[in-house]
Amino acid sequence: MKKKPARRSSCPINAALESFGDRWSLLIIRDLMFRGRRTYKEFLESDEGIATNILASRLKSLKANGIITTRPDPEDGRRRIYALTKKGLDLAPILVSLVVWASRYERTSMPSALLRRLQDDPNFLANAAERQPN
Amino acid sequence: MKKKPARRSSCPINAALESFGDRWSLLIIRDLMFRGRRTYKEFLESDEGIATNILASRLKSLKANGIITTRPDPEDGRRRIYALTKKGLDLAPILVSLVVWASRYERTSMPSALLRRLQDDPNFLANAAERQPN
DNA sequence: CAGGATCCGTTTCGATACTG
DNA sequence: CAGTATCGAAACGGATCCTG
Repeated sequence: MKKKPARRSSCPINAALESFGDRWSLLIIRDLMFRGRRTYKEFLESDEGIATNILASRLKSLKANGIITTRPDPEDGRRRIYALTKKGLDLAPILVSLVVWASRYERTSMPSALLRRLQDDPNFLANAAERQPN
Repeated sequence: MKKKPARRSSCPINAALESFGDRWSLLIIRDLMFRGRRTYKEFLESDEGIATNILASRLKSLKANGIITTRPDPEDGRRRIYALTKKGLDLAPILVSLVVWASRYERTSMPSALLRRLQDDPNFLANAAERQPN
């Protein structure tokens, strides 16, 4: 009785859902990409209140999927620093699409000027996200 | 002991995740948007093999979130026809972003010529998706 | 103290049988 | 055909415990 592979579909959307198709992974990516958060503790402090075990499992999964990397903090050995890989940074257009859609249809607090920049200026994100290693 | 509403964050990504942030909703939207599927039965026939109860619950949720509509089939009273609303159709850029990302990093079967059209031709989708009511 | 593992009650998922 | 009921499996969420 194997795990039933069934999920193997060639649809690219499926491939993406396998990597971050749950409610927490995308929020972690957002924290890394837009909010400059980089450590376990900082992720825990996000408004949404992720549980410690869930956070650990998502970080592991994101790493296994090549979306983030991790390395020890040179200034504080017990701390680890998480960062987006190139593959992870390339998720930016998806995040932007999400934000643009949500801002059109849901009540959110994002100012429309910022939204326009996100849509119109392809370099805005690249500049906003400080350069990640790898 | 209330349910702890906690989830109320003003982050637009959260708003989007509330509407379709699970592994099935996006696939249903894909079926409606790109594959011309419109009935319960047709959704069930997708490769991924959604269970009937999950499909029903996701359709209900998508409707509650204003992403799809439903009406009886005029030609067959017991059948119902699902369609994307404007709000649902506006999710297209997100789907496209997902496809573009996945095709770059995951093995998928989507031909690159099609990908280029998806990226470069904003009207490609509008034409491909037959016009939905509402 | 930071990162993360373990335990455990609760919620959600998913496969199948069943109903209108 | 289009769902609902049932019930076991998996995931979640929170508290707590372990490790460096």
